[in-house]
Amino acid sequence: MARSYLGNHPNPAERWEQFVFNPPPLIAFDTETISLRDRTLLGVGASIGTESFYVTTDDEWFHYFLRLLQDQSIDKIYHNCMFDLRVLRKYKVDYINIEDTAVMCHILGIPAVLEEAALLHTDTVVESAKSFLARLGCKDMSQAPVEEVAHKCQIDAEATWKLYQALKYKVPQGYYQVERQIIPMLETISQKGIKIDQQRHKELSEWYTREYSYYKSLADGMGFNPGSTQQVGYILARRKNFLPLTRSRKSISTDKSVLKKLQDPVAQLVLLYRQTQTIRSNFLIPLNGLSRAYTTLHMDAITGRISSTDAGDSEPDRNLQNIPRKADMPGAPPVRSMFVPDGKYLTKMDANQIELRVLAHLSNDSHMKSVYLDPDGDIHSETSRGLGIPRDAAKTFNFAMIYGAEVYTLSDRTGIADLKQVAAYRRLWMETYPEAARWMIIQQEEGLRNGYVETLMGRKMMLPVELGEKHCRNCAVNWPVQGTAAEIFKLVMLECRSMIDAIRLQIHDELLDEGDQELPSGLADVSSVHVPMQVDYKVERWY
DNA sequence: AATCATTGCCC
DNA sequence: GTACGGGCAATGATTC
Repeated sequence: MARSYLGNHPNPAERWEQFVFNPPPLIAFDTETISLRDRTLLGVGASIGTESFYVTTDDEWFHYFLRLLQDQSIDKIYHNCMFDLRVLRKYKVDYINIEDTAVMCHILGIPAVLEEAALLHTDTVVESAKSFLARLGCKDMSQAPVEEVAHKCQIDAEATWKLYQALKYKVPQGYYQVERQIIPMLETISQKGIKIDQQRHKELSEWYTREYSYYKSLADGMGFNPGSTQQVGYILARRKNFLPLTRSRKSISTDKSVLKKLQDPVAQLVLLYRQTQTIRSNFLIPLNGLSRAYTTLHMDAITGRISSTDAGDSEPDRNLQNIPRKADMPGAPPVRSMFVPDGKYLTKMDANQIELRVLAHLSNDSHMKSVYLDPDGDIHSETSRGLGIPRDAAKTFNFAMIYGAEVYTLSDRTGIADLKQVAAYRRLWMETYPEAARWMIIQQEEGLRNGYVETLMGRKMMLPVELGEKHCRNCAVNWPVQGTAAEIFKLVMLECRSMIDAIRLQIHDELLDEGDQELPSGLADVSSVHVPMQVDYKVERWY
């Protein structure tokens, strides 16, 4: 049991009373847990910059702190709130009126680690948890002396408060408000989860396990572990297959694109083994016996996309943004088919060709824009006609271009082997969409000169110079496109706030909703980029 | 036990 | 001679 005060007031006991019974309207909070894995809450710190408080969970004053955390009228600052909100979930704290300094850092393109951000933008020196534990010779926070933990927590909360003050006038307000309002939506979706059809899960498990066991037994019989890239490389090489080296040149490359090209049945066996193993270990075993699947959504990607992850604590939780979209083994049941509505139906919506629409807008390419003027406009078909290649190849081409792909990659992805021919197509693409091509070049040059690029709403993204010029050039083109698409989709999500309890999944440009949803009108024009929504109603399973 | 390297799923 | 952008996670190999 402990309570601590850090500040200049002569009477801490009195200050404590004032603070909890007559709280200020803006408070920074920080939670301390045993470790990242064991998120048992030890205590909570609060700060208003000049003064900081800390209370352990077993202290009688803890519930007064909870009241502050639950109070919607108090504006609560966290640094990376998704962590704290998850820790505090069982206490039903408020997650509407939240500020997040880590989110601010990401918008501004500055380091978002508290130690670094506090050092650069406030006069507070913050110690990382790792060095704190090393200094005290403890293996986790529960071993550390409570005064030390209290002090660290108070300093962290203080740094958060000061960081907020330092950044609030620097951050583009409109953008920050969008991000800020997205936070409660992410928390709601994370808490709600999506229903799993256990019967279907069982069928999938049986199917994939049967296949998996078969391929494994064949490999066992041949005396190698198909899960070991080293052994696969060795055995295939011994069977006189030619295999390239991996990028690091440390081992033999045996990835899918390499194995696919081989005639050797052993290569095909490895592919089948991997497919079944991947699905089992990523999507079936972790969801075994669960009636719902949960994830934790975050907003810490460079471009502003939302990411989905396993929070890493004891709760069953996983990435729900990488579920296989279709089964590519003959006769295999699709993984998505086990995700079902709570009621009868799901509603699926996705932002139609959002990234290419964004490219058209950012580059002001007249040809691209004219395609999208038509409500049924399809840029891939247009490219297909323009270059005289199949639509599939054109689609690959269009996407690869916004990733900065060069001739060799384009050839690999489109399956057009003739490099001279692909180079000609590439030039033709740039002639077909001349302003887009020019925009890409300007992005690269300006990005390299400035060291950063920006999205439409003003998110600043520092280019990773340490990864080399070529990589930076690609990022300079792709990041504004991806980032702008992400912020437009956030605006779409905000428009859908009224149906927040129905939203089950967000997969970048797609929402999966519970029930027969009547979508808000005007979704296509929440930003200056016109992006029509494509909606599927009355969906009984995700697949 | 922790970290690196490889692989593979999503948009 | 040649990197296609952003994510997360599992597994085996290597290092400590």
